[in-house]
Amino acid sequence: MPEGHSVHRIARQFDRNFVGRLVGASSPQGRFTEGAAVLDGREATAAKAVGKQMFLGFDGDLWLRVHLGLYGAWDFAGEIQVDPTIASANGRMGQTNQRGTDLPDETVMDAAGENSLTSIGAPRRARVHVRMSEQTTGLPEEGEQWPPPVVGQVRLRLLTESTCADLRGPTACQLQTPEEMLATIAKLGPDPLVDDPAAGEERFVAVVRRKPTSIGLLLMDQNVVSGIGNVYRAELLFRARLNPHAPGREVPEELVRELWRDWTRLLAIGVETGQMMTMDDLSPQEWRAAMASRDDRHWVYHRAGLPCRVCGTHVVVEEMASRKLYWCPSCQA
DNA sequence: CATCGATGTTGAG
DNA sequence: TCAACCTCGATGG
Repeated sequence: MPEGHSVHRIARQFDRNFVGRLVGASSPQGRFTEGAAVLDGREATAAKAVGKQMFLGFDGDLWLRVHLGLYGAWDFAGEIQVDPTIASANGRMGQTNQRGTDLPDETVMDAAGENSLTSIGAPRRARVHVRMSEQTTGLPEEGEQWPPPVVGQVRLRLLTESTCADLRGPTACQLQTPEEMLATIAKLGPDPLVDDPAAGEERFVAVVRRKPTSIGLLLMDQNVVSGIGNVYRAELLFRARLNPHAPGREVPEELVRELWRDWTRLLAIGVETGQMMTMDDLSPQEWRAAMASRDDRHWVYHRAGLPCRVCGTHVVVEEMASRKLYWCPSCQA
């Protein structure tokens, strides 16, 4: 589920559980054997997220660049300590989901196997998995294997004494020099969690306001703004009541600024909760009701043919640059 | 059990 | 503009 919020959460997990430790690296799948050999035995020194890209630093001025693409994923196992802000968010959100519904992208449980992260204090022994289908594996308890057995195609396994991270199906998994890493970042549009928000807003506004390209395409362009994907795009446009086909340079400046500020808002919520909460103005009761139905968690995303939650008009779906674009032709006229 | 589709990007043509 | 990349849950027979 990799839009920007997921990548920032993953970087936090690495920061907390790998940075400052010696890391063993391997490529069980065999498609990153050379790179893993270079990393093997080094100390992790930093974890950064910019948009949908994550950079993991190692001693010797070496960076691992990972882009999860459409279906990549990190699976964490072992004694994973959870970022307090994430833990508190999960505790507040609860774990009431069933199979097939959205979960926060990390499922967190304590050593007793219970969801008890309502406390915001000292980090506790916990386990983390990106996929809920693997909730049955867990801490290296007596009789359990360590390191965990490799399941399926694992491009890269990073292992400390007590933590394990498996990378599957990434679009990019590459070693970089510091210069290469900076060059990669330099090509990306602003990320509200990386760049100074005001400066990021100015960069975003300046670019959008001179492009003839549709705002629907600009929001998805990682060189214009970092981290927005197909879900956030549709939802941001709806929240702004903006026609996706409007050329960037014809969108009123104040509306462009509002788009950036709203992205800043949604990204922060997404990082905090692990969910793409785009109807954050709903009351708790409304939110629970919305969450109960798979197609009611967003304003328009994945709601083709269903009535708009605001005006009742049928939400339409169309192809834009070979991605599905959902919008309300009435609210976003 | 086979097929499809997905919160994405790259590069060939 | 579109296939390829490469993974897996959802869907249908």
